[in-house]
This record gives sequence, C-alpha cells and structure tokens, in this order.
Amino acid sequence: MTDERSAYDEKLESILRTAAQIFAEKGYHQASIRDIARATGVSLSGLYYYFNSKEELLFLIQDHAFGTLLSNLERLLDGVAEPHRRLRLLMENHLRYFIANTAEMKVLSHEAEALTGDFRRRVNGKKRRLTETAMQILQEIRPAGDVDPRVATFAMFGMMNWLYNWHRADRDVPVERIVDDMYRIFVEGFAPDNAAVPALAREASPGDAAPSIWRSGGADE
Amino acid sequence: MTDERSAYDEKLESILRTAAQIFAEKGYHQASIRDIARATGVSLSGLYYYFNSKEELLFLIQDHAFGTLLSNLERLLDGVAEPHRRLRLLMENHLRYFIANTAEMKVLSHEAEALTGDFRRRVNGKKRRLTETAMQILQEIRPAGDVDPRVATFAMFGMMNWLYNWHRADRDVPVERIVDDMYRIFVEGFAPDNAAVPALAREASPGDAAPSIWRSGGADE
DNA sequence: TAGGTTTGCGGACGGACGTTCGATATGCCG
DNA sequence: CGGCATATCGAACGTCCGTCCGCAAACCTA
Repeated sequence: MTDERSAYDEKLESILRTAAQIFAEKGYHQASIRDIARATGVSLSGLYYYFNSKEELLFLIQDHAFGTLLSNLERLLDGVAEPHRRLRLLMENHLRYFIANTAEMKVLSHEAEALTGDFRRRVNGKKRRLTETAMQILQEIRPAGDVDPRVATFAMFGMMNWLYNWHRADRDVPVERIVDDMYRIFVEGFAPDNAAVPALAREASPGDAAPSIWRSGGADE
Repeated sequence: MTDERSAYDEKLESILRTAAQIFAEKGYHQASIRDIARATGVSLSGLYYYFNSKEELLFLIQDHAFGTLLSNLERLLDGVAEPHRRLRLLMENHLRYFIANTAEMKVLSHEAEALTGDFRRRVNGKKRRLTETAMQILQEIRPAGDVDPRVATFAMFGMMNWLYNWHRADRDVPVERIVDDMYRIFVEGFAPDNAAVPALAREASPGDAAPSIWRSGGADE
C-alpha cells in the first residue's frame, strides 16, 4: 500500500518537475501538453491520469513550490525574535530556494496570472502569508512611518524575485554572495556613508518629464 | 502629405496603445488578434494593414516604449556628472515613466521572452544600454568591489520593475513618494542606523536548508 | 488462475488561432 | 472624369491545442 502510493507519488513528482522545466523554458501558454508528453515519455492521454487539466498541473507545481518555501521559512523563523535576524533568515531562505529551484520559482513568479478561480485564490493565500510575515518584520525594524511599508516590502521581494530575469548559474557570483550583497543593499543601503550628497541629488527633479509614451504632451493619467 | 502621414501614424499609435492595454491585461499569448480587433473597432484583416504579424505588433509596442524611456533618460542625464544625482534621475525617470504608462511597461517587463530573433535582439540592445548606464553610475558611487555590480544593478531594477506586480494606482502611495522611498532604501538602506545588529543577524545561517523542492534530500542544482 | 483495480495508450473531436486573399470603398491627381 | 494608391473588410484555410473515449496491458489479491 505504502509502496503503491509512493510509486504514484514519485511519478507525479517527476512529471511535475519536468513540466516545471518546460513551463519555465517556453512559458505556460506556449508549452503544450504534447511538449510535456514528449519530455516525460508519457503519452498525451496518459498524462491525464495524473492531473485533470493543464491548469491543475500548473497549480500543483506552484502550490508545491510555495508550500515548501513557506514551511521551510516557518521552521527557520521558529523561536527567533530579533527582527534583523528574522529578515536575514527570510532573505536567505528565499534566495537559496530560488536558486536551487530555478524552474519552479520562475513559474511561480512569472505565471501568477495564468491561474484562475480557486487555484489562483489558493496560491495567493500562501503568497499573502509570506508578504505579511515580511511586512511585519520590516515594521518592527523601522516603526516610524517615513517609508511606506508596502513599498518597502515589495521593493525587497522585487529585488529578489527579479532574479529569474538575469541570473545565470554558470556566470554569476555564488548564492552566498548574492544573499550577502542583497541583504547589505537592502538593510544598509548601496551607498550609506555619503550623508551629505543625497540632499543635493534631490534638487531639480524631472517634474512632469514622463507624460504618455505616445505623444509628447499626452493626456494620459 | 504631412497630414496623410500623420493620420496613418495616429491610427497606428492608437492601435498600439489599445493593443498594449490588452496585452497587459490578458498576456501576449492569451490575447488574440480578434481581441484587438474588437477593442480597436478595426476588422481582423484590417489590422494587418498596420503590422505584418502579431509578433511585430508586440515589437512595435516594446520598441516604442523603451525608446521613449531611454531618450527621456539621456536627455535628463545630459550634463549631469555627480553620480548620486545621476542615480536619482535614473530612478525618478524609470518610476515615473513606469507609473504613467503601466500597460506598456508591464508588456515590456513581462513579455520580454515573447519576442524572438531580430525583434528580440533589437529590444535587448536598448535594454543593455540602460543597464550599462546604470551599472556605470553604481560603480562610480561604490568603486570598491565588495558588492557585485551586476547584483547591485539588477537588485535596483528588480525593485523598480516589480512594480507591475503589486502597484495599484488607486490604493497606493503617490509616485513622488514611491520614488523617494525606493531611492532612500536603495541608497541609504532600509535600516541604516543599527550598525551592531547586522553582525548578529548573520550567525547560524540556514546552510543547506534549500534542497530541491520535490525530495527532502534531492540532487538538484 | 480469475477478477478487479491501477496504469497506460491511440485516435479522434470541436474549437480557436494567426494569417491570407480577393474584393470593395474612399479620396487624390491627372 | 478616369485611374491609381490608400484603407478596409468578409470569409476562408490550415494548423495546433486541450480534452475525452474506449480499449488494452500490468499488477495485486483471493
């Protein structure tokens, strides 16, 4: 019984892993079930024994990935109270996970809108749990309202999640270095020691230098 | 002659603007030419008078958007030498433009891989011009090699480009505030004044706490 | 070995898509 | 007024896609 169950599970997980790679390479909508059939060696119709629709396949990948990311994080943060330390652990978990599971994380970051209805809602629930954990930590670190917490939170996640657009494992600096650099940039700033200059830097802003793209004096927004 | 030319241009640009909105809402591959025909009021085949293929339509949108963004930036930076000021202008231009042209910028950020061949190459060329301008500025600000310039550059762009995933014009803080907050976070850091704590925060890292998603001791990466 | 459940497949169906073609209207120039 | 370039359209073509159905192995159990 245990063996049968685990044989099924192993094959499902192998399909999910392969499908994640294909979705990452070609994009969810571009990739066809036939592509996945070819890559897994399972026949087109045979795949439907393991999921009920293409969208459910995407959901299974995203839910599994985010679930693991989240439970790893909660295990790590357990018992740790100091907010800087909690932030460091959050970023470390996120970035390590991202780089160890590039395909899944790219699918998670890039195909968020491909899910609809209940599938979408369930993944978004987990997403909200993560962002609210982060936002709480950030508000402990900087309780004064001089920086918008939502902006700060998504600035941090943007910094990290953008990884899939540029990171190449064979050419870039190792993970530990990325964690260190991003943590330092976000917490200490990229150029923290020039206290006098930023004031200068803010004079003469572009003002309305960004009208619509299409007409030089466009009436957008 | 000038009038005919400009009538053609106006219609083309109106089509591009509508198409950008639809691509932003539904995604490039999900959106059909029929959707664009419906939204513009032009017939399906009539659209092909203005472009030769769906991919060229996407290219025209991206190229126009990035072109404007880039020329705005170069005009702004002209004659400004102080690197902090240049960085501030770059971020201000980027964020203002992003928020004033959400649809186009979402298409630019999210549909980068939808272009192929020469279309892809031409947009990437402009993209590279922007990132290299940014990287040069950052290296002037922090010449020491203690933070990887590539990581810093893409951390900054990730922070900004991630906007399209969370920003809601009606609920969020105004643009000027977003520019200020992001500039401060990136340059000064989110929590710059706790010099002692970060050292503590780095003890006991998760180590190999991020194996593959799928197996607890997986052989990924 | 008989019977039932699990696992797998080939082939088809209906629909949506990008693109093309030939025809028509419109407006300008001679 | 005749003719050419511009602008627009309806209808169709060929292809690919997600999904479903019916049938056959394979395998466990009794």
